[in-house]
Amino acid sequence: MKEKYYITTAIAYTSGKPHIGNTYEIVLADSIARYKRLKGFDVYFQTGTDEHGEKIQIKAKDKGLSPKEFVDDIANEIKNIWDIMNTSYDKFVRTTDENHEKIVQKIFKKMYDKGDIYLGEYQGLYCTPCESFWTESQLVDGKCPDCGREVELKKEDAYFFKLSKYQDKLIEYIETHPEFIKPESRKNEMINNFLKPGLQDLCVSRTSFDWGIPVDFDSKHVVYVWLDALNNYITNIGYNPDGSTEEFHKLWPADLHLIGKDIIRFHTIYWPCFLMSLDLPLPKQVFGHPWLIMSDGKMSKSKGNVIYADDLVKEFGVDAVRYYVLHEIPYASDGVFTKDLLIERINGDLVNILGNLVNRTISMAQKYFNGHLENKQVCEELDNNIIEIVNNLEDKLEIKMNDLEIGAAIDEIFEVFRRCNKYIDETTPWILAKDDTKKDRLETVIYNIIEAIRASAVFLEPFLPDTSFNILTQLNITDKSIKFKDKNVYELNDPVILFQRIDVDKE
RNA sequence: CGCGGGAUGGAGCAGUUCGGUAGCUCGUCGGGCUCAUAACCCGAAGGUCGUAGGUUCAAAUCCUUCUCCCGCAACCA
Repeated sequence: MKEKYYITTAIAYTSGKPHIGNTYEIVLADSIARYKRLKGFDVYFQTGTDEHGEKIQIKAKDKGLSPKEFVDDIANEIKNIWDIMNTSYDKFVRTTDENHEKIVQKIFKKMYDKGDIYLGEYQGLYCTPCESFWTESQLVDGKCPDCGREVELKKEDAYFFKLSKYQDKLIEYIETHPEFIKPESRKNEMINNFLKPGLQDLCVSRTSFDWGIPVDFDSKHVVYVWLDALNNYITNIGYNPDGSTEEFHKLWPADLHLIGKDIIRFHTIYWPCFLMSLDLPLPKQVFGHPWLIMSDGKMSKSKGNVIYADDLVKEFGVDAVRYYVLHEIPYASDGVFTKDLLIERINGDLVNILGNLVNRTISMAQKYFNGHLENKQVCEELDNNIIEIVNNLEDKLEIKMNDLEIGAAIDEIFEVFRRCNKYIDETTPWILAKDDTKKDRLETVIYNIIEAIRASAVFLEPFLPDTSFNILTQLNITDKSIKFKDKNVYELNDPVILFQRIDVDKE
C-alpha cells in the first residue's frame, strides 16, 4: 500500500485578490505535492479560503454586499488564480462550508466541556470610534494608532482557551521534534518570544461583530477566526468529536503545513495546543516560507507595487512564473521580484539552457535519422558521465526536496541540461554526421542526449508540469521512468519551441 | 543590554556544523563551434569574505567590540 502524504497550504484570507506573493505559497505546495506523487506517495493536497472575521464584515459593508456575497466573489477569484497556476490541489475548502461550521461548533463545545475553554472577561485598551482593541505595544504615544484619539480600558465577556495548560507539553514536543518548525530561526523566535516568557490564555470568542461561526450555546459570541480557520485542516478530512471518518484516521496527522512566515505563531503555538486539547497528534512539520518582495519592499496597495499572478501568466506563461517563484525565492530569506530578473531567468535558463537544448537535439535527430532513434551501443568513455549524472539525479533531488530546498532541487535538474549541452560540444555530432562509418556512433550520441532529456523531463513535472508534458510529447514517448534506459525506441515528433525568447528592447 | 537571522568579486547566492589553497549562476572581456531560439562550449579579469581586536602554524569559518539591514515581540488576520 502506498504511504500517505497530507500537505496543506494556509487557507487564504478572503479580504482581497491574492498577489503574486500570496500565490507563491500554493505553487510551492503544489511542487511538493507533485513531487511526492512522483515518488509514489498517496498524496492529499488541501487548500482553500478563510472567510470569517471583522475585517471581512467591514469590507463587505463598504462594497454594499453581504459578507457571504463578498467572500463568494473573492473565493472564486482565489480558486481561479490557483487554477491558472496549474496547481493540483485535491480539495479547496472554505470556512463557510456548512460541515466545517458545524464541526467547529462541536470542537468549541468539546473544549468547553473539557474545561479548556472558560468564560472570562476580556480587558483591553479600546478606541470607541474605531471599535478596536489595541495592545499596549500597538499604541502610538499612548493613543490609537489608527485615528490618534485616546483609548480607554474596556471589559467584555469572552471565552478563553487555556494555552497555559499545554505550554510545557508543547515546549517538550518542539524540543524533541527538531523537524517540527522550519526554518530553525522561526523556532527560536517562538520559543524565546512566547514559550519561554509563558503563554497567556487566548481569547477565542468575539462579541463586537457577528460574521463568524456562532458559539452554539452562547449566541452573542462568535468563534475567534483562528480557532475557526486552523481547524479546517481536520474538519475537511472527516474529523468529528463524536467519531471521525476512516479518511481522517488515514490522513491525520498532516505531514506538512506550508504557511507564510507571518502566521508561524498561530500554527506552532495555538494550533498544537488546540490539537492537544482534542487529544489529537500534532502535524509533523510546519514550514514558514519567506516572502516574495519588490525591490522597494513588501508589496502593498498603498505603495502601488502590487503584481498579480494572472497578469504575469498572461504575459510570460504559467511555467515561466512558476519557475521564477520556485527557483528565485531562497529557503529562509525573502526573494526579490522584478520583471527584469524574471526575463533574465526566462531567457537564461528556460530559453537558452533548456529550450534550446531540446530544440537542437530533436532537430539533429530529425535531420540525421528522420526522427527514428535507437541505441546502437557504440559507446565511448565520456558517455558514462552523462548517464551517471542522470542516474544520480533522483538521490540528489530527494535530499534537496526533503529539506524543502526547492530552488536547489531545480538547479540539480538544470545541471543535467547543462551537462547535455556540454556533451554535444564534446561529441560534435555534426562532424560525425559527415562520416558514414560513424553513423552508429552518431545515433548513440543523439540517443544518449534524448534519453537524458526524457528522464530529466520526468523530474521537471513537479515544477514545470506543462513543460514536462511538452517535452515528453515532442519525444513522443510514454516511458516515465526516472532512470536512464538503454533500450528505448524513439519516433520523435517535430521540434516545437518550448519558450519564446523575451526581447528586452520591447519591454 | 528583549529575542532571532543576516552582511562573501558588478548583481544574486553557496561555503561557517568538525578552522587548512574562496565556489556557483548571471554580467563583463577574449577564444572556439555552427546541430540549435544571436543559442551552445572553453578561457580570463574581478573578492584583504561588514568593522576593530583576539586565539592559532593556519580564520569567511572559533571568541570579543562596534556598524548597518531584516524578522519576531501575543489576542488584526
